Amino acid sequence: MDEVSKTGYREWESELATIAPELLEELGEKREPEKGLPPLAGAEGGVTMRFAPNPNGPPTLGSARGIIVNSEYVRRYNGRFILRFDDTDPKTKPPLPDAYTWYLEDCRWLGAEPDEVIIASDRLEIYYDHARELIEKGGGYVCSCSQSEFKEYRDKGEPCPHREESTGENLDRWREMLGGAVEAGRAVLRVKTDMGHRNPAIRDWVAFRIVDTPHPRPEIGDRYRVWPLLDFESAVEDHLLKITHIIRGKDLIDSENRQRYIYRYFNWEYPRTLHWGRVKIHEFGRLSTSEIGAAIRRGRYTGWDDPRLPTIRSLRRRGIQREALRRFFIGLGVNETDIELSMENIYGENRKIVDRTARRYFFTPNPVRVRIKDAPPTVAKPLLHPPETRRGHRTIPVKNEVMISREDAEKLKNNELLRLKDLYNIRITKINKVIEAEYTKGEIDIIREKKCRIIHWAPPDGIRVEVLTVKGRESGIGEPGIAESIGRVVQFERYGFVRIDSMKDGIVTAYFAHR
RNA sequence: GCUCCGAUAGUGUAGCGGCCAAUCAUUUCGGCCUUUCGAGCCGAAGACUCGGGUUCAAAUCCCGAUCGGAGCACCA
Repeated sequence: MDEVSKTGYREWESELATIAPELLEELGEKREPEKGLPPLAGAEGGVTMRFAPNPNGPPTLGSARGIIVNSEYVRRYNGRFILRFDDTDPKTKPPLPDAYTWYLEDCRWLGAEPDEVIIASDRLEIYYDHARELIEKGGGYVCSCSQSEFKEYRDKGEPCPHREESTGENLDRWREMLGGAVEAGRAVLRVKTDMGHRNPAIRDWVAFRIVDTPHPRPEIGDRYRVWPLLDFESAVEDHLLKITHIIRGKDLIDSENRQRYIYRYFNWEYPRTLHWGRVKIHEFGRLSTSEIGAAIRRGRYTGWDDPRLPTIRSLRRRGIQREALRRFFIGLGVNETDIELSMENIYGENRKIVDRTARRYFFTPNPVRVRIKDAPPTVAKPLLHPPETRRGHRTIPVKNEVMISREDAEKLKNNELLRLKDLYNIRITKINKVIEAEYTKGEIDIIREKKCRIIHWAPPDGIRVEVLTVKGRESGIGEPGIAESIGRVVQFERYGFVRIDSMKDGIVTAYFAHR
């Protein structure tokens, strides 16, 4: 062995060839790179996963990651996907009744139809039963310390007086809590963990508290006033639903340590867990659902599908395809690093998908009129989809005036020769409020030769179009055919991809997707 | 402060002791093609946070530093 160590890799290799050729073969094997998500450890016995949001707003880009990655694993291993609403806080993060439906809609739209939908607020009795059982096992106690009192005990790592009470006493006090005799804030049910745990976050955490605020779901309302906290509810549900793998934000890592105490008391097996870091998107920053909700109420946004918001419904309205989101998030994988990324990545995926089918149209934002001398009346026939000529063309009748975008108009020079795309060549004769030009004979070859510009245009009697973008609203004139593409994602040539949303009073509204 | 994590091109991501003078995508820049500043094709640019150690061999293992993040709630 000493002899081998002194020599280099090459020698080492040839030496190996003489003593153990079968090992050398192993050395030469190429490792296959994994496409998409890495395999899930422990998936052999079947996979059940859940996505567990608090429905206090519609799903956002962040939720999409959870929905897509969880459901993708389930799909790959032929398992079960559960959508579970963790809606057990009627007070500080009150659920929004509409959001339950929104989650279901958006899951479906993303191609993640849940096999089962669970609503925690329907299952309080189950949690109460488990709480009682926990107390009976000596794993829980009713604590009437105030928050600050308990904080002192926790910081010192010492038990509070209630910790030592008998099981019978605790059961009585638990029944009192449930019975409504105790004021909100005067008692909680704690899980007995370890007051000396090195991580204070783990020490005797709260499992249930009393909340007087009614639950926003009308069918629940004020039926209950003792509510479990996430760690208790989630711990019990994950077991009951036979969840095998959990993927969640790394902010919940300590949660797992807390929940493991419950699993220990009940002798359950904890699911495998994976965590991901925080995602920050340049274009949107960090917006919490509750902040967005408040901004909508203030009128800062038009609603949850405002194109400036990172909600799934907004992206959908803008024409972002589910497949773009799926590819994107599957490519991101599951990683504990916090990431900061740009929407460009998603737009790039979307562009590839949408370009294959999007019809092309002319749209001139902030239009400026161009009067063309000696222009013969004609009909322009640009292709509907240039890569596929057999899809036919649009027809745009033109007299002797067109509109061009202000951006193009500002770049014009006197006497400039240019081409109106798919129409004819013109020469600029006068730049004014109305631009004057003259019709010039000659085809595209002249333009190419002289490297002149080709710009798009719209007929003055075209259709009025309002485009809603992330930055604001832009209005202009588009070719009439746009009205035939309502609901479709199209490309406004030299402008970008938009989804034609609707038409009202002869005005088309489009949502801007990306360039 | 205490308890945990993490660090690969501008942005993401693969790799997890010899196939790595490091993958793929996006980005940026050239060129071709095209009656779009779109798409496509070709080419180029660009990274293992730093310092020690272990080893014949380190992006990969260990220790430390730096930077970043999460938790320490009767929120999820």
